[in-house]
Amino acid sequence: MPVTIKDVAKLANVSPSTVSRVIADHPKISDETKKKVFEAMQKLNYYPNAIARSLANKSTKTLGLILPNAEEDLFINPFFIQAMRGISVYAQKKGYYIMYTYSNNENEEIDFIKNYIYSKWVDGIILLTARENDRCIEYLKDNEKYPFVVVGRPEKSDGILWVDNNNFKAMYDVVNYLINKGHRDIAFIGGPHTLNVTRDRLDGYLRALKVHGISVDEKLIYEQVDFTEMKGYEAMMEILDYKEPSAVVTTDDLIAFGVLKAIKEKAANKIAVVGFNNTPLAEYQQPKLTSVDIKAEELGYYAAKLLIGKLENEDIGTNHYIIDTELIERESTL
Amino acid sequence: MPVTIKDVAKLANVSPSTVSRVIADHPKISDETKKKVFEAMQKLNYYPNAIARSLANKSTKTLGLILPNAEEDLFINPFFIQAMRGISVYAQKKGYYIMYTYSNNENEEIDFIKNYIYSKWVDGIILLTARENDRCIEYLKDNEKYPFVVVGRPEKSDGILWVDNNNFKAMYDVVNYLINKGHRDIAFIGGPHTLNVTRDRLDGYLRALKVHGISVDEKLIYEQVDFTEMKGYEAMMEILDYKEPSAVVTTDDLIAFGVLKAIKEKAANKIAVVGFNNTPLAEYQQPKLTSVDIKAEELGYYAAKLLIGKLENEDIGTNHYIIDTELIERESTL
DNA sequence: GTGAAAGCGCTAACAG
DNA sequence: CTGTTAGCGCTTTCAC
Repeated sequence: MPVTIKDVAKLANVSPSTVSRVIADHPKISDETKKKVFEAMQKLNYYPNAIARSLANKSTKTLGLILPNAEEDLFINPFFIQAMRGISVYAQKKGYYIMYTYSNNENEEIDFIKNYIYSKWVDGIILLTARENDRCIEYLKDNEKYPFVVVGRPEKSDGILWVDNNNFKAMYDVVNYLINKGHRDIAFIGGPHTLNVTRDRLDGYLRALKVHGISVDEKLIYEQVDFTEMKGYEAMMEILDYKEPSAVVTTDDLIAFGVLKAIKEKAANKIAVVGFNNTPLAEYQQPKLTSVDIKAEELGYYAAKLLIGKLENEDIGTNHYIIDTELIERESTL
Repeated sequence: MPVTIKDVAKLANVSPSTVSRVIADHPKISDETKKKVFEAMQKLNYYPNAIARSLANKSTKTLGLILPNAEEDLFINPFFIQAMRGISVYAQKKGYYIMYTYSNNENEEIDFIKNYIYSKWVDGIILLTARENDRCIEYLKDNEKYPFVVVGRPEKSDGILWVDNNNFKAMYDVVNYLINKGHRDIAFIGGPHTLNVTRDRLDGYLRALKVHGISVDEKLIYEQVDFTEMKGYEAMMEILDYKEPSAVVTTDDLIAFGVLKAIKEKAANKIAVVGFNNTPLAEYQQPKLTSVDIKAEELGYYAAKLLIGKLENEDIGTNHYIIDTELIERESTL
């Protein structure tokens, strides 16, 4: 028999609503009664029933997370667990709870989203992956007009909350860094062109070359269909058949691993390589791989901040946050 | 204005209680009314309000997960994300939701547990780490008598639900495998002796030697305070100062990485090395590291199964599951 | 088989 | 500032 607000009210000699107001930290309540109530709560070891509050408030203070199941690098790339931690840190700070669910595909994701929304479990949703033409985003935006935030800038970002790195700048800086080290023949190997991140990073690459007056060699640019070691390897092998660049930038560590492998097999000279995401594996490559840390935990943290801000009607004055990346220099660019 | 059970009732020309019974799949309800109700639900696009159900049922069909924040290898070792996926898979199957929270230390963990329990958010709790003398386990067992399950066998396991690998057997098999390959001087480097897993694995090691009539050399046995590359390196360096074993077994990949490093620096002959946990990094070592896959996803899956079984009063007839490990052979033992 | 009514524990007008 | 009252949406006795 758990203790309820009524028990507290009785002991403190006030009405249930007064207790309720104390819980909610309502402004106009005398310090005296506040104290009385707190004492009663203490004595009875009272905890508010969150479910009952949620029902009355029509708000659960809970965020729903949708995790992709299919991602190849779910386990290799600690992105998700890091982002989840960042989300948790901010949510805790604001007294929010988090639910998560894995989905196997886009359809399932939509089902889960529907379920979260219609069953009233969550107040808002965090999407941890921005696919191209993401049906979930579309669904949430158009059909439901439900509060949500996307990690990764969506194609059409107007009216949508999102957080992302500045992928243009991140790659621009990388290439700039290489150029300053004297590199001129710099190859680019990225993921599918359909992804925002690939395009942004490619643009950063192109811009850096342009700024330094280095002409672009299309044969040094590859956009693969997957972020896999194999694809990186294949692209690099083709590049090496054409010519030996002095440096290679990639949009994912896995691609970079493949590049390193190809270089070991085939290249005569030392070629600088830069990865992306700074996965734990980067440090274990030979040579240790220089990589761009995308700060997944911060991405999660600010995603939660954006969403909770919206839920609480704070006027944050922005619909997105840009998280700075950090280049982690290792042997592969020395 | 969301659609409620009343709206459905009105449209179907029945009472709310009838609709409720249909939702709960109550036995004595005529097929005819059932159909009527379903149609009405369809037409109105009705979804039951989970919060209201939870309040009335005094059950949320939600499991609470406590994740440690401090674990060094939280990001390197995909254990947690894999276990979380396993939990999610089973929970989804049974219509359960999952909440998670990160804690920074044992005290915080207890606070979070209390919060989950008292606020009535969750029906049961999953602990993803079994520390020695775990206060959370104690608390849950003694103070709360709350349904929970532990991943990792607790010290006193009576009356507690848990899942774990058979660590004794896993290590026994590893050592046996090495002996069958002709190894005789086999070193053991483990984590702290206070942990169940270390002791179990050590026992497996000792037993295998004994069965084959190989005498134990205490100087080849190390139990380090941490599962870190550094500790593995240090232990291996000391071992090599003493003598060159022909093989080394460890209780964690990170330790094994340190061992490989020490061997590279110092050993004259090839020494076989086996890791534990089969982290993604294992495949990227030089040589590629043979390691024991502990099947984290299955651990999570069965943890959820055990807990949900208890919540639904199914008599599973056991308070634990033992998950088989799998030796992943790679270059380091060839 | 089905309906009426009370209640799960809390909140929020509305009064005072 | 505080109490009264009527819900939030669903479940569940208890009748019929």
